[in-house]
Amino acid sequence: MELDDRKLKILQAIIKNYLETGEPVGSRTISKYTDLNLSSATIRNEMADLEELGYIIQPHTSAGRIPTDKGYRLYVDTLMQEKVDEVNNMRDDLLEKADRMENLLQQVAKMLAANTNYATMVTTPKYRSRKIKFLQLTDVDEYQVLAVIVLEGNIVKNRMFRSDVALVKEDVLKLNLALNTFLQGLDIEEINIGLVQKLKTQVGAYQELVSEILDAIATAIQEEGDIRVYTSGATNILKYPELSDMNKARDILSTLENKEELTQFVENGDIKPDEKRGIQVYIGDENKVDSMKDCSVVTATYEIEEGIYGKVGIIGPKRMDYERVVGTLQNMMGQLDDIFKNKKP
Amino acid sequence: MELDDRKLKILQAIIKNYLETGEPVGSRTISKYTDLNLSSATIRNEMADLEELGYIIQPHTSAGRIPTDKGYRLYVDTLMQEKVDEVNNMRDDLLEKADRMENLLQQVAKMLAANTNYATMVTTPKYRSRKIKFLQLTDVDEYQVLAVIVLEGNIVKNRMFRSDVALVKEDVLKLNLALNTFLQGLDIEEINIGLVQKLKTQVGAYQELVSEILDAIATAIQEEGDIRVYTSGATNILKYPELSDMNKARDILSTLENKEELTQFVENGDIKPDEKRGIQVYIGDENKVDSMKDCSVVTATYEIEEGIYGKVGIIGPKRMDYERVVGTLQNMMGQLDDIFKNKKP
DNA sequence: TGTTAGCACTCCATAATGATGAGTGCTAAC
DNA sequence: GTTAGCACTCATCATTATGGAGTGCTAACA
Repeated sequence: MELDDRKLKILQAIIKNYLETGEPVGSRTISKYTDLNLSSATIRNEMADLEELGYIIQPHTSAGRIPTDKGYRLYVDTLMQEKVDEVNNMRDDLLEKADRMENLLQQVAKMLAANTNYATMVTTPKYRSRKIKFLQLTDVDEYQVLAVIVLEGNIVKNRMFRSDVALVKEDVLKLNLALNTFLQGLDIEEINIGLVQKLKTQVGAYQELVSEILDAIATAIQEEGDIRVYTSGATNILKYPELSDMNKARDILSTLENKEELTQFVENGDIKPDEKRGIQVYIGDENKVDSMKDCSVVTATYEIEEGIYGKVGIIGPKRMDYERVVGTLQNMMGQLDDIFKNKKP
Repeated sequence: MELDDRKLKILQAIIKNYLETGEPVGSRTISKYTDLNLSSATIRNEMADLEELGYIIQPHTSAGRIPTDKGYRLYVDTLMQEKVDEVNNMRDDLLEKADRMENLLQQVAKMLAANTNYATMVTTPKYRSRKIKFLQLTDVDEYQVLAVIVLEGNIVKNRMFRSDVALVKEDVLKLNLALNTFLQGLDIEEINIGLVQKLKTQVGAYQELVSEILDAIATAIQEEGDIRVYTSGATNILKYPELSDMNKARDILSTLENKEELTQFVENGDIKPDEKRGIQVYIGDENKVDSMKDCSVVTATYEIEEGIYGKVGIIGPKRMDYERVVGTLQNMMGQLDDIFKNKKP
């Protein structure tokens, strides 16, 4: 049996209707609301075929049909027409509140959640290597010193340290110089014990302080390598009855709260930010995260600079409005491109 | 009618039982599980009295009784015996992960949620005034400059700026000096237009940059004045059937997600961190936040240094295990005291 | 006077029953 | 190939019965 044009049209109609209502859709509905001019009986025959082909399924005998994962897949791959997103200038709103990367991303999550009525996630970009650009020690008072660590890509970290011995201004300057000569341009792996020893011989009374600082640098770099995830609109999940079942809801919400599992969507090797801005759709069982098996997740990839990517994700029921979501995401990716190209924040 | 000793004992028994089961409790249960040696009939008479006094209520005729808000209130005020918290050394776990304030507080929220099975919130401390201790400009490359702003209390903020004109190293140093002489020790209100103009006359070509920096300082101080709220264990709410009703759950969870309303618990004037470490209990309608009218919230106050407070809160059903929660909170406040006194992080 | 046993009564929860209606598959006719 | 018609299935909803938990009241008892 083949998927002829008519079958496709019927399938499309079924899915579209189901996306709207969430109820199984029957033959009479299709017969009335399409321009095919076919009786419900004919539609029934076609629907039987579509069921045999695995695109739709009956939740029980004598109920209408609902799409299977395979049906949804066909739909997002070939059948749907993307909607152009009407919310087109989010950019200004975005910039207004977002003075820093962290806030920007949180804001992106929030706006997407508000616009789509689904749950959203945004990951921080994943860097490949983190080298030390420079660091700077400043004495804050007699016993405290502030270390500002600047990593390649202008990531800035700061730590406050307390010294057991009183600090001498000139010594801090010297220490600063020594640390910079030794560490500038180094990656974390390159800071080995030999180097540390060598450095320590040069710093006299401040050995303790130096180890603390080195530790801090290590964790700072480490920390920046970690991907953080911001979420928003988690409670939107409860708007969809098929997910509001106590157990499902709890699972999904706690995944969103704990975030660790969400990074799985980033780790997916197949980033291709070229075509369609790297938008990918994971339907039901296609999700690797267990709690999401009843959801669909749409992810998009944003690029901060050459080779440095982060992901944006929308999490909703399988019957989510794919067209709108994809449109909104494409739009948002455009806005982000603008922002990062102009490097305003 | 008076609340005699026997009535108190019965009330206590009713509440205790209800805290455990969440089911209305009947006269026979009390008759069996207390050492009062009274028949169910006698208990019934007493219960009728207690109902008349407003401490308990019947959800419907011929059901057992459940405590009213007034009943709970009496219970937490006089009847309960605090449990000593068995989880007594959280301190080490806490320090391990918490290299910075932000992480520490997040971690506190997490641990409390794990220990209590309720939702938790932790607010950042509220400072009264924020003065500039010093700031430091560093040229990162030809067009970019990093400003590190250190506020009183060693709050460190950093911003990156881009200049339109190429930067000269000596100019940056001069700028640094000028900014510091003008701004050191100033509060945000003290940075007025007159001062800004005066400053601008001194900086030659960098007027643009200076306004940007001043803006950044203003928002940085502002930002630090804002109270942020960390939450954890929001999904624990769904473990309690009386809160799992779709609408209630959505309301509570979105309050937890959006956080704004939660700061109301901080704004409460009556902070008295002395007795009992400032633990306060808000039962049902005593909560100002609408979505929490079916919950109880227990808050505690931690003190970072003289006069600088933050709050920790536990949010659960009205039948929460008050004894345990209060115990756990007291313990946690102790741990935090330790940490802040020793100023490790 | 306080306590208790006994009994009628109330009301929730649960299961069983039946009616309704949406939707199907199949067959026969167009 | 398409359609009308019909018997059939099954979820949903309202209705009804049944059991049990718990009460309030009364009368008897210590």
